[in-house]
This record gives sequence, structure tokens and C-alpha cells, in this order.
Amino acid sequence: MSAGATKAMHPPRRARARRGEGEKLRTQIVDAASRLLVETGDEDAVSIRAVADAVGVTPPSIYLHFADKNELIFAVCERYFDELDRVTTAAAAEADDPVESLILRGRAYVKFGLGNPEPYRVLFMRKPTDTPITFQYEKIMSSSAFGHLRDAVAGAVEAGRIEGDPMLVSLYLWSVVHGITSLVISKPSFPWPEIDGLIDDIVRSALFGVIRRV
Amino acid sequence: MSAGATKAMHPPRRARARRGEGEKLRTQIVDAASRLLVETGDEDAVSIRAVADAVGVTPPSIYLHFADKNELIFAVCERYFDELDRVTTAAAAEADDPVESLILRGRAYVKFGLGNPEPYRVLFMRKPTDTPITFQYEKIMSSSAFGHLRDAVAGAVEAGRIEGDPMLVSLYLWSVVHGITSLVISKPSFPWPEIDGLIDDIVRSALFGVIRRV
DNA sequence: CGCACTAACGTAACGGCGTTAGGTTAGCGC
DNA sequence: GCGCTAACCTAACGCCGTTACGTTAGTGCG
Repeated sequence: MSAGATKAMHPPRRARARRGEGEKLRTQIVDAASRLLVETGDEDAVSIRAVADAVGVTPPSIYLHFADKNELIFAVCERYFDELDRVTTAAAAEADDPVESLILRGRAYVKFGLGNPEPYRVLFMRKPTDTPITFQYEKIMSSSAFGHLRDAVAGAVEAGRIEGDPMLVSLYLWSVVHGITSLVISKPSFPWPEIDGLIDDIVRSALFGVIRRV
Repeated sequence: MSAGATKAMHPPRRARARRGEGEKLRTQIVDAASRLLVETGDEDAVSIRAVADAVGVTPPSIYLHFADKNELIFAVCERYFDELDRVTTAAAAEADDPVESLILRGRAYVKFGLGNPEPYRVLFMRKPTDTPITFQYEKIMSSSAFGHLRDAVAGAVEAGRIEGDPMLVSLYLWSVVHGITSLVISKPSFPWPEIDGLIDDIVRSALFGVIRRV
């Protein structure tokens, strides 16, 4: 498979942390892993050994702060969870109309995913056996991103602009934006039409399916 | 990570094939890999060594017929490509109405994906760098499954039942069914509502967004 | 019948990976 | 100044994909 990116590029051995400051290593590990992920754009390049090298520490030291490799990778990608919420919330605020606001929110979701493909893949396209259980349920359900979507949909329903159960409609809209996002991530060489137009088209068609007719 | 499933379960050494029958090994390899994939339900259990063991041959012999591991795994999953077309085509034939037929087709797509999660993951949810280029473009574009969808959409447009460019609408519908499929595959522990109802709800809402109003 | 040729494999090894058992060092309290 | 323990390191296991190269056995030919 051959994934390794940087090799044998030991920075100077990290100085041992002082007593009571053992947690400093944890953030240094996450920072290094995060840097590796964005620089290589390849999850496989973020190996325990590569991260340890980047921090200036030996591989087993990683396990002082993470149970296994997955825990580390998800610790890195968890940061993108919050940013996804920030980005979609900001986009949704650009329109007053509830439906138009949902459209902007959907577009922002897709563009964020396409702009951060590897974190998105880890968070939303992974095999469940390689996904910590909290990232299958609570972390999503209680995430601001999903909560804000549900609130927005519920608001649009109350305003009489959208029909249906807010939860079902939210899952529907999530499916749509996740669908195009993950397809483009997985098949970038597919002859997609102009991407911005496609996204707009898809999101609008999707919302048109649950809109309240006059 | 620890993926290995069966270990040291050598079946008797395979007898060498006769002259001119070297291709027999290839199908035996694909068969064994396919069996491993469905039995374990885990792509990682399909290692070169495990497949070689199952066939009764040594690991390097795999490379007589496959350039690398990905080529083998996709050779296995390619079979599901055809079955996906068969299943969706059969489902679509159950209704005369073009729109209702598309709904049935969509539901069949999702259920097939959920029924074969690992092959679906390999075919449609993988990292592009681990996906043979032909599976990003030609194999999909020229696949009967996608072609039949486009034909069905085009027919519905000509019949005046659906609005829009057939290609764009097809990509839209594909995004929707792939979206819910991949989400459920990736997050099976998410508190989904009753799944059959959800699928039907989503597919109907999606088609409602491109239907022609009277 | 025997022999060279080559198709159809096998042997041995390289460098990587995640992970674990157990040892070592250094700062702080007493 | 001394023991305790937090904060690491050493060494290794067993797996992985992949490669260079050696071996065996059918088969057409003389």
C-alpha cells in the first residue's frame, strides 16, 4: 500500500514535560497529527510512527494519551465538527427567508466538505467498526451543526414554508447534502458538471420537494 | 488495528494448474476473496495473505494476476455492480407510472447498498487514491445501472412527468439515494427512524422536488 | 524416448504498520 | 539527599503489501 510520507525527519528530541504537565504532550500530538493530515491530505500518512516522529517522541508515548490510532484521528477531526457548524450557521444567516437560508446552509455544508475532504471522510464516510461509537450517535445528535439544522427546519415548518416532520425533513436534507459531498469526494475524476451550479441545483431541487405550495 | 480473521488455516496446497490454464487461479482468487469479504463483512480481513491461504497458494502468486491489492478487491466488488443494475431494473419494472417506477428504483438502490455494505463502501465510499481510475469514471458512466437511471429519467421528462435536464436530475437522484445509503452504512448506531419508512419518505420527497406540477 | 523451453508457481526477505510488556529517568515533596 | 512516581523510552511481536529471484513440471520437438 505504501503510504508513508515523511520519513526519518526527526526533529530534535522533545524535552520531557515537567511534573503535572503531562497533558501538554497530548495537544502537541493532536497538533502534529492535524498538521500531517492537512499537509499530506491523506489519512494513511498519519501513522502513529509519523506523528511520534513529528512530535519528537517514541511511538508508544502516543498511547499514554490515546487508546488507539482511531482515537487520535478522531481527536484531530473533531475540531472540524465545530468549524462545520460555524460555517453553516454563518451562511444561513445571510438570508432572511427561511427556505433561502436553508439553501445557503446546504451549499455551505457541501463546500465545507469538499474543502476538507479527508476530515470529512473520516467523520462521515468511514467504516462503523473504525468509528468510535460516540461519533456515530451523541457527537452528531448533540452537535451544534445538526441541532441548528433541526432548529432551522422546525422554524421553516412553523412559518408555514415547509411541510413535514422537522426531524424527518432534517434527515432528508442531510442525506442530500451528504450524498453529493461524499460522491464528489470519492469520485473526483467523474465528469461532473460545473460543481457550484450542480450543488445549487441539487440543494434547490431537494428543498423544492418539501416546500409548502400556495 | 488488528484485522486478521482466519489464521493458519491452510487448506491442502493447491495442485498446480496445467499448461494454458493459468487463468484458473485468477477466478479461484476472486472467489476466495469474495467469500472472505461476505463471511467477515470486513474489507480489512481480505488481506493478500488471507486470500492466498484460502486458495492454498503463496502470497506472491496473487500478483501473477493482480497488480496490487486494490485491483483484487475491486475485481471482487465489480460483480456487485452488475447485480445492482439487475436489482434496480427489476424493481423499476414493478410500476408503470414513470415517477412511481423511479421511486421503486431508488428504494431498491438503497436497500441493495444496505444489504451489501462492504462492497458498497468499496465501490462508492472509498478514498479516490485507493480507487482504480476506471471505477471513478468509465465503469460508472458506462454501467448499466447509471445508464438505466438516465434512460428512466429521460423517459419521465419526455412524458412530461419530470422537469429539468435528464443528466442533472439523474445526478440529483443518485446523490439522494447514495446519501441515505452511505450515512446508514457509516452510522448504523445513529437513532434512525424506522428505516424502510425513512427511505420511502426521502425518495418520495426527492422526486417531489423535480416533478412537473399540473 | 529424452531434452530444452517456459508457464506456473514457491522462497526469502524488505520495510512498514499498530500495539504491548516492561524498563528507565528526572523532578518534586519530605 | 532521598525515595516516589509522573513522564517517558527500549525492544519486540505479529501482522501487512510488495519485490527479486529461484524452482518445478508439463509440452512440443528432435
